[in-house]
Amino acid sequence: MPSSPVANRRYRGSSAEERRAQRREQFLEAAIQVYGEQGYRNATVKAVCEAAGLTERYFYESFSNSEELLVASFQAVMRFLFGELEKAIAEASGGPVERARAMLTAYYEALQGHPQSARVFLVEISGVSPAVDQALEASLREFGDLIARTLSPRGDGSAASDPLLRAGVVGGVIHVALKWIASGYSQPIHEVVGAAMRLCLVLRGR
Amino acid sequence: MPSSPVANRRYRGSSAEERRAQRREQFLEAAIQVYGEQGYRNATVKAVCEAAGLTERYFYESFSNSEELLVASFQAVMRFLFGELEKAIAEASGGPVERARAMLTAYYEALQGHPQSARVFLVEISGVSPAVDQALEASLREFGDLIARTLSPRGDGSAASDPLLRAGVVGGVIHVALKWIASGYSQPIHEVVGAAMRLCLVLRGR
DNA sequence: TGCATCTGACAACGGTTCATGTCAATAGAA
DNA sequence: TTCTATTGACATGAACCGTTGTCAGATGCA
Repeated sequence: MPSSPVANRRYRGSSAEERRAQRREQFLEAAIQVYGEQGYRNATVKAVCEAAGLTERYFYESFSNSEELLVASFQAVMRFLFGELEKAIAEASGGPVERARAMLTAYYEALQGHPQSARVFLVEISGVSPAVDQALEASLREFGDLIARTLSPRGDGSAASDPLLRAGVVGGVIHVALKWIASGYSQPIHEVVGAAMRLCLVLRGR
Repeated sequence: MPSSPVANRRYRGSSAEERRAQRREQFLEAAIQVYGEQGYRNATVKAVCEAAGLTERYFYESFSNSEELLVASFQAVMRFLFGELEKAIAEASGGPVERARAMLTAYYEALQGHPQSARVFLVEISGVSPAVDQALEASLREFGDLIARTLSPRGDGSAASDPLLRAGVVGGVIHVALKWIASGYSQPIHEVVGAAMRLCLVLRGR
């Protein structure tokens, strides 16, 4: 029984796990870029690997299949996006309406920076698979809850407990974004936020 | 030069063009059904042909490729849907609000009858191809115009000329439907219409 | 330096789908 | 009845993609 040679040795300054994690990140970034450029259904594993500067062998080291990468990159995008929203809310001064306005401004600014990603991750991925749909629905619900919570005077979700109406408001906010993007950002962002606010304020009516 | 034998002869009581048109209709119906059951991206040409009771040879007689069938069936669905809406508006009594309510009721009733088709043709087809996206955007705009026109006192589109807001309202109405469908129609339809109405009435505000 | 590990380029396999082609059987006209 | 247009079942070819496998060369350790 020979003393096993050094497995898991460092390579280019990183441990095996660090390298693995690094490659996974490369795939996530590449996926977001490639999906944005070509759409998910036209994006191939090979294209993602090329964009990541890695080969298929490493792809299947980090993801068991193509769909798993889609879900992972979707969740990464949403984590980033919600982080921006929470930050904007926390930094905003004023009442619920002003905080909601700050949140929407952050939302549309984030989308402005990544127009193609917006399309892909907001609508195109719908129907790819049950797992993807589930992730999408969860993030839509989370967005709706965030809007309702922000608009509630006491910060709970008391504004508009009707989930149907919340879903409608979220859909409205998203379609405002899609229309804006499709028009080539022809309106100034404060007008976009204004239109979205009018939709969101429905949650306080009645 | 022989006198050419009878080309374009009748067959089972129909002329060549009638048979062709009939087969095309069969494909459209089959496509709507199959897309609804499996989603467009999982639906194969073969499956559509089987559902239509025809073979691939006739598929390529009526459509030059799979995407062309998608666009054609999408437009057939939308033509039917808008027809229902116009009918409901025309038959409704009362002012703009009552007519809008009648229209939305017709909308959700139509979707209730075809839940899978609704998903496919409202969101899933997004991003399939530029031509499909264009058809989808056109129908969204048409829907927004119809809502705005119905809600305008004089029947013109004077209510909310902001296209951004119109797009938002349409997105809201659609997402209300998607949420409703996903919940298994757990709310009575008048509540669904009520939620959608609150969104639509944003067009009259300000 | 010698050797095992790690990496990257690429081949190969299996499966699927679109699109076209073949051909015998059927229906209609003369 | 006989011949031809039409139909339907099926075969075929080409292309693409996901996934796994191969292998030489680069890198780090002793």
